[in-house]
Amino acid sequence: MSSPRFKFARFMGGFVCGVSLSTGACLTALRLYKQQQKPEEAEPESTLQHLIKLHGLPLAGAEARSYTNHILSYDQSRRIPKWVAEHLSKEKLTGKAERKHCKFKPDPSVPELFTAHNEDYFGSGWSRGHMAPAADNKFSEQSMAETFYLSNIVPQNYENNAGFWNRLEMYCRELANRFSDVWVISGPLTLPQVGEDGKKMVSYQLIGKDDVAVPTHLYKVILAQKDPSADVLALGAFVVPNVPISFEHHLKDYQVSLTELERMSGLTFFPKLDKTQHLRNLCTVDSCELMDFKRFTLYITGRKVTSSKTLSKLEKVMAELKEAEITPDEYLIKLYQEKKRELLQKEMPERKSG
DNA sequence: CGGAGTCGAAAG
DNA sequence: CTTTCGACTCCG
Repeated sequence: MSSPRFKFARFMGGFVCGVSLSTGACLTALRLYKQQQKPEEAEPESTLQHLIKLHGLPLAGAEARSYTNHILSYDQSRRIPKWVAEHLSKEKLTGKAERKHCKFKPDPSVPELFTAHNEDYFGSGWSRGHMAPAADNKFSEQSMAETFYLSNIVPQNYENNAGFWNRLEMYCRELANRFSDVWVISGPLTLPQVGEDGKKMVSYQLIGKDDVAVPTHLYKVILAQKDPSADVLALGAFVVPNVPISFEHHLKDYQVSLTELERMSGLTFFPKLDKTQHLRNLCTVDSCELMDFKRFTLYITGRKVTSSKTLSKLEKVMAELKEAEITPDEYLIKLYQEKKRELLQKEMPERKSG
């Protein structure tokens, strides 16, 4: 066997001439070099093996990273995830983990050179949008905190994030109550646009010092199983533009076939799943209806009532609801009355409750 | 003085 | 639920 030093010299000879064939000096060197070698040792495979063994092949860092309740593949070039997978169930959606104990921060498992930072998003005009949502992790402070790693975040239009996408995430949680198991894969897309000259071009903004890529679209793949023994699965794939989306639009407007999404994303989803059998369209098995304006506003108002810190704030929140000409439902009235009792007690402790 | 961290208000 | 932002604190 040859010494390590000799192996290195042989490797360099093959590599340098491989990339600069046009120089006469190199060709001469190659000729001299080949005369010294036995034929089988001059095989290209041999030098490639040395590239691998001595210096290694390029790494993309796209291998799956596992967290308590989500798995993702990270795009080190764009500083956003490629895909984020999670499992939803009724049990995981019940618990008392709160986002107020969580902070957006760089993922400690992502090399500093490739990570995004909060400063990239500040003042950028784009909000930090979760792929695996925080609210899917009510059962665990730990898993919720991990969804705030910037490896799970993409620059998202604020209204889209707080509106349509938020309602889509709520729909997934509703599914977890109608199905025993729901698997969701979410991620960003940078789709081509056709210019006035008819040419297809890919164009997307980069934000912050770290050049974080702003996706043109977001996708979500939902796979749902009625009960653990059921062999029929429901699947839906959706591609949503990263812009404000009004209540006029329905989720079905953004449904695509899984094949279309796979072609757009370059990903194969659920590769071990037999897509030819026992696979139903989610939007025929279930409604694929997001909350309408009234239901959504009632829900949001409920959250605001619960988090009100003063009586004046509480009344203001309820006045806004009336302004929108929405009458509180039974549940909201209950929340309101409970909160009002609590704040009366706090703000006027000298009075007796009644 | 300036960065870092916490808190609460505001808004869809 | 989803966020951003400003005010405030603490501290070297």
